[in-house]
Amino acid sequence: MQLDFDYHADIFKALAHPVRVRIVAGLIQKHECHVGKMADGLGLPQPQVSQHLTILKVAGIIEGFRNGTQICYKVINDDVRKIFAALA
Amino acid sequence: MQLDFDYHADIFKALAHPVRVRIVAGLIQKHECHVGKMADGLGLPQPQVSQHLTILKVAGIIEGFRNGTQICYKVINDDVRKIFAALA
DNA sequence: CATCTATATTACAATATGCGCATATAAGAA
DNA sequence: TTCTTATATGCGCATATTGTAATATAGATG
Repeated sequence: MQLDFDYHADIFKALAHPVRVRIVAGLIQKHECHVGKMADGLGLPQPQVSQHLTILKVAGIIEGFRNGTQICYKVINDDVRKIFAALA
Repeated sequence: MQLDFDYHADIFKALAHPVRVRIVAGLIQKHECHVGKMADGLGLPQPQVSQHLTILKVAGIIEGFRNGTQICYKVINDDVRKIFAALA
């Protein structure tokens, strides 16, 4: 087991919040989603969702693509996919 | 994918530190280890290791068993085993 | 250009975390 | 009991996270 401890600790830290777990689980299931829809689904104010998305983006877990007026986020990290697959 | 978001966020939070990732990875590999040996191996003061062990114990990831004068820790959480197996 | 609309950023207070250090406890040995 | 070893706990301080609210930006549309 040759883990990069710092890298993996950062991944875990990015996932260390229930809202971010829900966001990532949702994105894995639905493949992609824009911010407003997530905020609705989570019942949270949009700026709060944006902050969580920023944390996930900085950690290299998700990426956003503009689609017209809105921005679509996807999971782009295979380690995270593996983690969630292992827990499903 | 029916995750318990709070539970899993707590697991991730407990793993969200390089030292704790190293401890858990080591315990999975060697099956068990006592505190002094971990402190030596990690090159960290014993109280600091004890504090990390407490965090992992409270999260239900490890458990300690007294073995004469020392205390042996083991990973007791299958989700965490799955996570590390997925990343290996 | 002006103006929506969707998203991002900032500032602040409250709380939590991490580290170093001193000290306390628990169990075995003399 | 006293001593020793192994582990745990408490404290102080710096830093990080969180939630809320207000504001800013970037792109689309007219």
